[in-house]
Amino acid sequence: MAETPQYDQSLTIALLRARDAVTALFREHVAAAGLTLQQWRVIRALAGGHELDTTTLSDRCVILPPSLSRILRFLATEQLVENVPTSDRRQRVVRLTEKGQALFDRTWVTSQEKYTAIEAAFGTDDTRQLVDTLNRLRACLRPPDTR
Amino acid sequence: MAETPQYDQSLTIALLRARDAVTALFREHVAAAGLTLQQWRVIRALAGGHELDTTTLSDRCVILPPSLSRILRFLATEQLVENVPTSDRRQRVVRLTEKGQALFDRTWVTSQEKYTAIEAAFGTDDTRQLVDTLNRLRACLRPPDTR
DNA sequence: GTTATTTAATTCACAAGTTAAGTATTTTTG
DNA sequence: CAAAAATACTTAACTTGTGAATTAAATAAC
Repeated sequence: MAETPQYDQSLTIALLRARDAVTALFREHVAAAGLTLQQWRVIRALAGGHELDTTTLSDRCVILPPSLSRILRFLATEQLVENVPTSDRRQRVVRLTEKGQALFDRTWVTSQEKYTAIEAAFGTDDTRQLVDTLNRLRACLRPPDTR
Repeated sequence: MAETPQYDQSLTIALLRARDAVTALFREHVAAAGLTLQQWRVIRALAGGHELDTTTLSDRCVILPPSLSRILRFLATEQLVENVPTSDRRQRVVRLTEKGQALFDRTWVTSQEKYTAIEAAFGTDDTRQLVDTLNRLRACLRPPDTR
């Protein structure tokens, strides 16, 4: 009868908990703007006039295509995003509407303040280094599917 | 019209991506055992004869109570876990059945091999240090609700 | 040029995340 | 001891995560 050692030392659990802890700081504020965190990530990626196709958005926001489809449907009904005509009609390219950009502008300030607060609490250098470490970990695990 | 700088340097995104990269390595293997990653975390927490109440399980597995309720319902119908009688009848305490422990024993070996492979690729010390850093980050962000 | 193949996105079905509300049991209070 | 408050879960409703199947359009192959 095997047993699980060192459950709290597990990398997967540590990643889960850290992510929960960080997102918790933004959730309430973003909800006050009427958005979920995922919807906010999409708005954020499009801010500043960026016009992006679904594939790019999916990658940048770390949201799988099926979820993104639903999120874009919602954001479109709220008139926060709109489609951009494309030559390749398989593609869907979207951008923020004026209303969407205005919502971003209103929300971004506080969001940035909260991010700055994290850096202050954890240390600017430590934060940057942690991001680098996380990206390096990801690069390490990539080989099998990148080929 | 504000724009979002350094999107790929965002801590939240880095945490998301890293978690995705790590869990991807386990997902297929766990699915082969007929489980989702969340169901596996519950099995794992109970392995070795541990009898745990819902609150403790929720905390250890980083699964919110409503999700855990559904997961336990599924695991119970599969006869992988069973309830343990308690004095406080509000509490629900569960344990693995023999079938559940057998499934764990079968699955754990390969799971551990994959974890070892990560440590080998990323470095044992780096892995341990990353886990420590993540836990430290979490501790930093705790104050507001711990009081 | 018409038929395959590939590509881009969406839809479907089910599991899990999230918040709020509900239920049952225990503890506290008067 | 009875009413109120607190505790431990569960249910409900909605959004997102996930893998497989589907649709539509562009490219490749014949």
